[in-house]
Amino acid sequence: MNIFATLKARIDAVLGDLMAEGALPQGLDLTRVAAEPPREAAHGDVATNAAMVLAKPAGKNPKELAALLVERLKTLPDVVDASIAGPGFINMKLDDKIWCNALRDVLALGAAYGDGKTGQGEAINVEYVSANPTGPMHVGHARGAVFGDVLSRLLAKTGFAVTKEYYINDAGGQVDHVARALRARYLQALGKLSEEDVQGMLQRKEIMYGGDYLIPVAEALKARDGDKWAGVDDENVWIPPLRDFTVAFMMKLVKDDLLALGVHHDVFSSEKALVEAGKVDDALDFLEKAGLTYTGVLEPPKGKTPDDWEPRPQLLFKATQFGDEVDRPLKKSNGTWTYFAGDIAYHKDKVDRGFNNLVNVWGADHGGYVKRVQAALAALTAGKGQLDVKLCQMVKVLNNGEPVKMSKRSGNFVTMRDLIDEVGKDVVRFIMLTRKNDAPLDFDYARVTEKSRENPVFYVQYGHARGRSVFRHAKDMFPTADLTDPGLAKADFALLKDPDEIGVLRALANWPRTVEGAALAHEPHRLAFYMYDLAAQFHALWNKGNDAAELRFLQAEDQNVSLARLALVRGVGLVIASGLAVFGVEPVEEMR
RNA sequence: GACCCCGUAGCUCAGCUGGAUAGAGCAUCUGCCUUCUAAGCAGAGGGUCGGGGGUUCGAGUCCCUCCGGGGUCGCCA
Repeated sequence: MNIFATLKARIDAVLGDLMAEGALPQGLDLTRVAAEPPREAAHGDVATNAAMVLAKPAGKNPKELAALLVERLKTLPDVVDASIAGPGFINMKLDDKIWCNALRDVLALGAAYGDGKTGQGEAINVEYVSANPTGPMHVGHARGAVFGDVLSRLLAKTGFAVTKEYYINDAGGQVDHVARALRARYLQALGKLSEEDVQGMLQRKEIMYGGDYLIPVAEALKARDGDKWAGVDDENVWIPPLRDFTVAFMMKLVKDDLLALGVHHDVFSSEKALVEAGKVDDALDFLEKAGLTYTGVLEPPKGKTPDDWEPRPQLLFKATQFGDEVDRPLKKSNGTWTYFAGDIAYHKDKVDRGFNNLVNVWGADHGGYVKRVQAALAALTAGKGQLDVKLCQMVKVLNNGEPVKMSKRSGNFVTMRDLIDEVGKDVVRFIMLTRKNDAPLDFDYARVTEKSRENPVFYVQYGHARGRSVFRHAKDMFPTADLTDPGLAKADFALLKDPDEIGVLRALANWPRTVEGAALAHEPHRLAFYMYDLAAQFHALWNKGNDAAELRFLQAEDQNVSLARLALVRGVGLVIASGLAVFGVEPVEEMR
């Protein structure tokens, strides 16, 4: 199905023959042999580096080896010519019908075109968002949410058994802080504090959260419990119930936001539940038995030494044995577990549930945390567990180049809701993937809704809509023709002769490779660039028809050519639609 | 001070895990545009891939080093 993969297999077979015949030494490692599209179309359809890669181990010079190979490659099915170029590349020209086969696949498989089996059903766990249940989600969360969600769909498309997971940090100090802020809003709801009082507490840092979003939570608490907590002064008494109340409320908020973005998780794991089930103790026992914990004193942090720093003995994990810079604390000075201890337990839990392949999507501000978690995972699985941490850089929200002001609801950030309300879910999802996760992203309301080539969402959607439009016209022009996908598959594709038509076919043939590469590299943004390029090629073909009427898709006098071209148009539409499906974006039928 | 990310055309960014003459869009310049779908099209100029070393048939890509920008740095999550 994937031309490059089948060709690679055939080249390997040829090399195998040569080894068997004694023309090449036995047991050569063929993993580095590649069959890929040449960068320059003029070089042919497929290039292989076999001669250069194998020259040294085979004890021959590249040109000599290439000369040996090229004669064999010429005889491969679908190869019409092969030649040696540059330092030893072998370029192959394929029968144009091979590209037509790609189109046939597209029409037969629809959205499933590009699905792969590389994952072989391996279980993989993708953890993303995992926002603290302390308030509404902001733009940064939106990026991580879309990234994780789309990476998951991509991995599933490539044959992995994906579990999408959210880790709820409902056990640490942050949720206590929210509980305190909620109490202030609650007292305000009861008329015992004024807005000024609350703002004053915020300024004096007595409470840490000041957004308006806590007001309805406080109202709800009042509606349920009346003034039950007004006279209770002991924090130990009122914090737990208020905390649980807020966390439940906030998780509802979070889930609503995620739903609005079209993001879905299979599993929500609770830190608090892990602690209460004793899993933190279990995990730490495990490390202790392995001799990987000890009580020690850390060096003071370099750079900006805190004023109140003093050396204290703490329970530490020997992270340095697994590539981290320093050993990491498991217990705070007051004897309670650190966040890291909980996270170790959480990752052990994932491993115990059968995942050896893990992906975590975090904000870039957590970069300093990567090594220690990878170290912990290595310790827990004796090196068998793989954890890839994808750090998403900042999103800057702009309107016409001007920074967008923060919403009052949140307090101090642009919320995910603001984004969705402003430009819609589909635009948010697509734009978040137009940069690799490593790179900062500018999200400009004006730019992303503009109808121009500069705006990738528009340009790709426009390509899809144009294709649909051609079909609306085709129905009128050829009322009796069978324009279904199976019907179009019967068209005579040999009538697609224009180099740009062949170019589009080639691009369609490249889709499965692109999907697989993006999935294995954990880089969904590659699909955005592919879709943009495919749309650009399609638009260019369309525009050629403006100048040369005989190149228009629909030729009233020639139904056979029209049907072949309609098949091509349909193929482009299907591949764009299947790319958008991975992105969770609805293809547009018609531009308005 | 350490660690992580980034540095590619005037600007914003790709570059398919080491391949051939480094690519798009915007901006600039030159033509075209009463159209099956319109929000444009075709072409041109523009590069020491931050600097310097190294690895090899071959480096924007890998290693070392320096420069510049961002992030993080015990008892936050």
